[in-house]
Amino acid sequence: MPWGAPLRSRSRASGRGPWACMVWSTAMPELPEVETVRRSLEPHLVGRRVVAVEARPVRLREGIEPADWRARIEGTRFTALERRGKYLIAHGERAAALFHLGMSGRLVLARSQEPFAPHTHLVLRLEGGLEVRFIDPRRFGVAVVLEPGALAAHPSLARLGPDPVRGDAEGALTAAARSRSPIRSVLLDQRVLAGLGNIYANEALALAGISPLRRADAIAPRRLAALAAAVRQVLTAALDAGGTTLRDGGFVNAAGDGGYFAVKLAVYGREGQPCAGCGGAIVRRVLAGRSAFYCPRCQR
DNA sequence: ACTCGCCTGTCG
DNA sequence: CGACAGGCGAGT
Repeated sequence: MPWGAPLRSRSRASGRGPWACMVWSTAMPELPEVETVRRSLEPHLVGRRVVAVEARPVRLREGIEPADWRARIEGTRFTALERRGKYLIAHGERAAALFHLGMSGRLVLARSQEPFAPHTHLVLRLEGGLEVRFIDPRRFGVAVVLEPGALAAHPSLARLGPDPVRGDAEGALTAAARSRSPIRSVLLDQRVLAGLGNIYANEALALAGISPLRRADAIAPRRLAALAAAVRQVLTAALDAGGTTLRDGGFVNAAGDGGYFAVKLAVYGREGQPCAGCGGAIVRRVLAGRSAFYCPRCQR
């Protein structure tokens, strides 16, 4: 298959809409969204053998080598689906599949007769008629197959900090708070805590009443503890809601019966809107190339 | 500790 | 059309 050739559905794609029997997708996958995907896929993936692989040799952040996927994933049985930060690892008997959804990635469970969404780069057909599809329009994602022993040495995984929900968020933040960087940069550093993106970093700072611009080393230990608690709180709330939805349908299933609710965001994307605390306008400022949203009155 | 590059879809 | 969205690695 030539570079860039799209994967063709057995029946032609119908564009947008509820083309898959079960779809889990999100606009900006951070920890809660990735964990929701993990929980959704796990019962269908674990214990099942891959009977066929279709892979498109597309350039991702870490790309798809079709021959690799076929040689090492075809025929293997998945034994576990694990999340580390924003990464998903499908452990197999002989190989492991490592995924990162980047900005626009989705892992979708579909029946094999259903048409492919645009930008479908990888299809793992499972025993029982379902298949896992990796879709990533902007190709910031990762879909790579590794030897099980190579997981520990994978640079992106090896550097990940603790899980902010299950691990010691306060300890990690305290250790990282010697930095002179703005605190939001510390929160986004996956070596400090694994799983926060720009949305939840901003939301946690709003909840803790700390400005995203504040230097990390200028935050009192007590407020750092409050920030750690806020991080856990926003992530847990998002997990309970099934992840954040921004523009598109977010988490949708074909029946359209939802079951998921968009997380209410206090500051992210709300420039100019009134702060729930003081009524003042929420401000957007570009910090290290990314938007920071905050209330200048409530967040110091 | 910053900027850039990678990508495409959406919006003004 | 340009601006923007941003995770993350590389470069400076």
